[in-house]
Amino acid sequence: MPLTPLRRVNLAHDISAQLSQAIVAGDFPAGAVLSEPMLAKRLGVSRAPVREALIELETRGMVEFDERGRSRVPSLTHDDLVDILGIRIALEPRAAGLAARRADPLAFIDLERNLDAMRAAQTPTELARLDTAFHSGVVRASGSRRLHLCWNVVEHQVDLWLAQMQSRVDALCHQLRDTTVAAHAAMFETIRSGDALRAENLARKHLTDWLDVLPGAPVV
Amino acid sequence: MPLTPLRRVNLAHDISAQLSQAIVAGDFPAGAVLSEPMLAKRLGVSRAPVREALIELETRGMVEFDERGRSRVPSLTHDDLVDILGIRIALEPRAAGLAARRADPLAFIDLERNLDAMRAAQTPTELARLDTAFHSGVVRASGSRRLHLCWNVVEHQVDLWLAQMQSRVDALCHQLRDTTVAAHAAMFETIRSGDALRAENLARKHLTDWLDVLPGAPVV
DNA sequence: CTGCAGTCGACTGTCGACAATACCGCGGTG
DNA sequence: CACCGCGGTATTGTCGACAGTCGACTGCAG
Repeated sequence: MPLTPLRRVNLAHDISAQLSQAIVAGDFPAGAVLSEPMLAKRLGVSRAPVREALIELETRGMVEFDERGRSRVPSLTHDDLVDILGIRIALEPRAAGLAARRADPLAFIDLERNLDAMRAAQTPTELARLDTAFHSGVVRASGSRRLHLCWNVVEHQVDLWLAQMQSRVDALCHQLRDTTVAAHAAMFETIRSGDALRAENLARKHLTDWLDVLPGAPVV
Repeated sequence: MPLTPLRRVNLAHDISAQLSQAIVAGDFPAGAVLSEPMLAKRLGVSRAPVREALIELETRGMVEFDERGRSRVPSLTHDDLVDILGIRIALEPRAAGLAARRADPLAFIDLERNLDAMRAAQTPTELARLDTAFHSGVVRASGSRRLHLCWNVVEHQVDLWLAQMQSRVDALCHQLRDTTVAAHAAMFETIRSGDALRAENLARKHLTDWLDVLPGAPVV
């Protein structure tokens, strides 16, 4: 056991994670104002760490500051979703390719475990969570710290979108469950085999497929 | 005059910008510890806004927090540079393509002005700044808020790298000045013409060219 | 009833203070 | 001479408080 010795506590970090979860859980719907005193009171802390958490979430695009400094949950439109997918299509193939080249066995464990969990998952929420987690795992497996910084932005946006479009996403997830699992499994195998080019293409295809499935307008 | 009245002040924002400039200017070399009391004292403010600025810079990868919470200027290696370029190659073609599709005249003004400034620029520092600014302008012209969030990460990393490799970059910039201006001009014209595919390819090529020029190891 | 001034409350931005903690150097001891 | 314990110092994380500002509500005049 590596005895990972005890990160000094940082409330802001915990708050950021918790707030992010709360938003995704629908606790704060799109457009909701996140006032610092309110959050501080609910969380039983002072305003300082709350402020810091909000700033962090803002750089991830999960809250927005208006001109007066109040933070709100942004409301996403269909265009926003297309925007997000466009960025994913730019970033994730790169991540998959890097992951294939790097071939870190430790990351493989995570990904494989995720696949198993996904095959066993029941609820759409669980499926959506695992889907994001898989893509997150691929980015982590790429070993690029900066790619991960960018991914943080995207991941939070995806979470936000999932939260705001829940009903539609639920239906889609259910419907696409097997397809998604198959696509992920293929990506995983390809990454493990070290075929970077194919991994890139699979990742790209997996994402562009979503464009077709999505309700609404033409994309890109 | 539209009478754009008056953003409520936010010291943290100013500090973030100023600190970022100071790091780029070499005021805080790689590995330097940025202690909050020291910064607060120098800036004549309290620690609170300094903390907030540091958090913002951390999410942009311009400072790192160690396990004890101290923030330092990260030191970049050749691998880091390759990593950054890889992300740029993923993101910027997308940005150029979007910019071509969107064709926002306002952004064109910025880009054209930048080109003129670059043709007139003298010092390598000026050239480097304008180069980053041009790419920044392309991302802004894409109109994608999230692409811009990701780009913020990259931009700060590029600035950091420029600061840390100054001597080599100076030589390169001088040497590549005409090539760069030509490449930018071509990109600009293509974006303005609305040819998205060609704009993407030009952006990709402009960046991959750097890979060949860079001193050191093979890339990708 | 409508419009306006004044007031109240809430919120943000900033500050100084305090506890906790880790580092550094010093002196004592085997 | 080497090693260990110890205090001083510096720094972080967190808190409560205050000023400035904005929006909403109320009450009054027309």
